[in-house]
Amino acid sequence: MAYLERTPDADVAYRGQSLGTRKPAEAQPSLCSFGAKTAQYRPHEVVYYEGDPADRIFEVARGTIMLFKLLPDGRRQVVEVLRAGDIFGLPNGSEQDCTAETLTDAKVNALDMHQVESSPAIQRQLTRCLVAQMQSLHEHAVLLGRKSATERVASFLMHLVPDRGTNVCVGPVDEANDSRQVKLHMTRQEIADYLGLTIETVSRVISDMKRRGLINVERNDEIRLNRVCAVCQLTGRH
Amino acid sequence: MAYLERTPDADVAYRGQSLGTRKPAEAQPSLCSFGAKTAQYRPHEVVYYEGDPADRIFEVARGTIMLFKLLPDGRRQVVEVLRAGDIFGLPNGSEQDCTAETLTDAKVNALDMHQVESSPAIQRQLTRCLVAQMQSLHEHAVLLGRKSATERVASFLMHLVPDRGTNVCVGPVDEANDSRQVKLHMTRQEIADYLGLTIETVSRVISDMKRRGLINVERNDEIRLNRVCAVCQLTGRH
DNA sequence: CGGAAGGTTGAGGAACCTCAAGCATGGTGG
DNA sequence: CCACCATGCTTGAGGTTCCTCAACCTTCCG
Repeated sequence: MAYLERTPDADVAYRGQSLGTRKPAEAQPSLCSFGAKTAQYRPHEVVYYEGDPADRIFEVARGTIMLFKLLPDGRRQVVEVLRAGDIFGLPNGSEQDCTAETLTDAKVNALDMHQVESSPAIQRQLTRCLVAQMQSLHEHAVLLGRKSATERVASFLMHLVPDRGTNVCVGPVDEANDSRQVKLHMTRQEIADYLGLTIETVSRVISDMKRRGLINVERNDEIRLNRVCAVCQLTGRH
Repeated sequence: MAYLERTPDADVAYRGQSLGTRKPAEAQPSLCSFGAKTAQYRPHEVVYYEGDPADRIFEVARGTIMLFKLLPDGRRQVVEVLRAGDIFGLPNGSEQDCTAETLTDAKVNALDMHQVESSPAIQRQLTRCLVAQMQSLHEHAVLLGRKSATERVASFLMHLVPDRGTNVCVGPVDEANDSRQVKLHMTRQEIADYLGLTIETVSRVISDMKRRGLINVERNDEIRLNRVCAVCQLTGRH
């Protein structure tokens, strides 16, 4: 389990690789400045389980964290993938509705709920975060409900490209070299559970994109998009 | 378009038929008490379109409203179905990410965003609503990503039964008569777009449940669950 | 070198979609 | 009052996509 420490610092400030439609946050105040406790985690550690008491809110200070839900027969759905600046573990007064697990090394700030309620500044920041994450969930619902396997994987990859995962297609930044490498931070199984597919389907789609020259698989969790714009064309938003 | 009026009243107070995992709200203050403007709508009127400027928040005072997103080729995903007490139209500073359309006659309270920011009381209520709706979205992601057609329709029906749509199965309220009628307020097409299916699949699943004696279709948008518990068994949560 | 973990590939099948036709209900006008 | 139409729903046949199961490959590490 992770250890707790009290620190005033924050790696949060800039959210460069935003997963979802969110804009990079402009120098938000971290929860740390409000007296949050900080905890460090290794990859694939559980921050809390579904059903645990929900009395604090958490903020990702560094690293990547996923929230998932399980069905009794073992089917899993990863419902959110969170990065620095994102909020999670929201109390509805009772229990956590998801399990939170780290994907990478991570640093997490935790704050008591009554502290949140008493500070309008935290409240405002919290609202901003929630609204942004809500929009990500909306877009993910479209992906899960209406997109093909190829479109899902393409959308997933595009969300890993800073400023290119949004609805608006900005076109290639540099006409000559529209290539870009991204780090997945997730296994094929985790990606499959995030995209509502099986591990085999994810693997097949990636192999297919590789065969078509759209991407190169540098390492298992590192992919080069040879022409970002071409991948963007496959997301279903065109 | 709907007409605007200024009223101090609220039908909001009690959220009996909660769609999603939310608990019925205990006598929440309505936005009306904070000077919100109220608008009335007929069924299938658009409150705002995706892309409209987002500078106010809305609260469902009465009726049912859906939020949906469209892909360029016309595929549609209904991402939320909202009932009295729910909040929508959340500004991330720029544009609406969904289209909001009424399913029934509806009354909507609208409040300027800067009013919200200046009132801690509204902020707290807003947070509560957002957290509850977020959990609904999480559960819906599981439905869209991991459930079969039958499980989706069964889950949808169960959410229309007050206090039986949650994760916890409370069992039959009355052993002898575990029957219950629900009003859908949605066409087959809207249900299909909500559940990530086609209209034909929704129709087939309903016909199948009818054939198995689980439900009776009293009218197109009114269904009797003959044994609520039996339908609950089909949701995938058992 | 051997094992473990993660990933890929293939064959076959199930679930859901597509396309097309037909049915039920409600409203309108002759 | 009934023919007519529009809308929404149902049903069937056939096809596609994705899943399941199984085998095999790759990388890493002791």
